[in-house]
Amino acid sequence: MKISELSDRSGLPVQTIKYYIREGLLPKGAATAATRAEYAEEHLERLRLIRALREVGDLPVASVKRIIGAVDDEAVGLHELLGTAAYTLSPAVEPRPEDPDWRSAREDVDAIVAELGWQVSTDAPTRDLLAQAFLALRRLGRPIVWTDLRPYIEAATIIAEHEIGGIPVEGERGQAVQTAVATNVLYEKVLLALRRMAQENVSARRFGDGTEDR
Amino acid sequence: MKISELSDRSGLPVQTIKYYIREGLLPKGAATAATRAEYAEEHLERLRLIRALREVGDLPVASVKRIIGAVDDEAVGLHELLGTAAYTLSPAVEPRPEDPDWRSAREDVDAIVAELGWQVSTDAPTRDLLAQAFLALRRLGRPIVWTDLRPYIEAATIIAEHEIGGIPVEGERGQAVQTAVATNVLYEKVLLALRRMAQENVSARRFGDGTEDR
DNA sequence: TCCCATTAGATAGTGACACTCTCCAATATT
DNA sequence: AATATTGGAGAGTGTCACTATCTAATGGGA
Repeated sequence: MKISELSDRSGLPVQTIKYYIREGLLPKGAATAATRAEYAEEHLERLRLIRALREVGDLPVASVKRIIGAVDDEAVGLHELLGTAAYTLSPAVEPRPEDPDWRSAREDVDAIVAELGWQVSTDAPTRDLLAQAFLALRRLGRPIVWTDLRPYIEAATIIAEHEIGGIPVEGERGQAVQTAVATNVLYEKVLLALRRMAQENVSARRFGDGTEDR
Repeated sequence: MKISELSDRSGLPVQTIKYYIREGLLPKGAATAATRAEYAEEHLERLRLIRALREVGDLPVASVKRIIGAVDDEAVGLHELLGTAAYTLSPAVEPRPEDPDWRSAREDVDAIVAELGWQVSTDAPTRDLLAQAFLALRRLGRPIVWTDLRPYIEAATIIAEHEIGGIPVEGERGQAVQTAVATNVLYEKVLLALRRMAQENVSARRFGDGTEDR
């Protein structure tokens, strides 16, 4: 199909498609002449993935590029792919080992991971992410305690078991891998939306007078 | 304290503090002369809140302002405050009722909420947020089903019960309200980090060979 | 008391980001 | 042959969150 057709079918401006090609998010079409190229169904599929990650996942273009690179790399297995995604998805938190407060928060994280017996890489950015949240909570006078943390750990475990368990071990790479990453990102948003809804629900029952519709 | 002292203690440049004052995130200091103002401990506290929401919560300045406005408004009760926060936190998703796919996704959301019997406002932005994710999943050929959704609902319920249950009903406003919102935002990040860690853990156990450290 | 650092307040500038626009030459279509 | 479309490249745009500069007015130490 022509680029204008790709544009129509994807709902994206031609300019944006060209931009994605320039940035390496989307492969070029097969050139049929100096000023003509043919786009396939895969291009449309890829655009859908890009838009899902951009609009719903709110990922920067650079992150989308990294993830797509891992998806396209046939040598990358599912486990590594999920790792790449997790690493890429974590907003870069630069650790500051010189700050004693930071170190303390990071040590709390490490202690918790050890306590749980979780197999999480020592240099996983998620550890820093968690440490950053711990540090902020402490600064606000709300240091974390086990009691507060337990429900989150429980919830995270429930979800992760289901998510990883749902990934087919056998079968071909490709479509499966592509959606594995996308669903990972998308279901994160599902979880957040559901948490907020559940909060509103519980809050309405506890504090509301039952009549308000906001 | 002087602004330079506030800057030192908060770790923020004087220019940034001035910027926050201009934007209405931080009240001015008490003017003692045309070119002098006195800042109190509250200013420092407020800066900590702003930084927590900005750096950890990754909220735009405008959102921080809205939340702070609700926190400062004595007339706003806890339930409404949480509502304001939830509304403000949801990235604006503009619904497109003319798009049949969108309508279908939104109807799925409404059906699920009704099925669960949750008290969630009809025009809550979380509904649109969820619909957006559903739509993207469908487009990627992965329409949501109850089986997939249940663990997330379960997890969201566990967390919300704990979170709302932990809010003191009695007691004075003020500090309590301020941290209620902050912890809501911060624990969202805690949850996300824990989910990723749990994923890495389960993935490592399932796919890893046990020797790898990444 | 004199002088230099500091401050409030306002305006302008910066760098990152994700597009979006404009052009040109080379086709394709009619 | 006339008109529209395309690939490719570079420049421009708007938003955001600061950051820099400037001016006039103190403040506080020598």
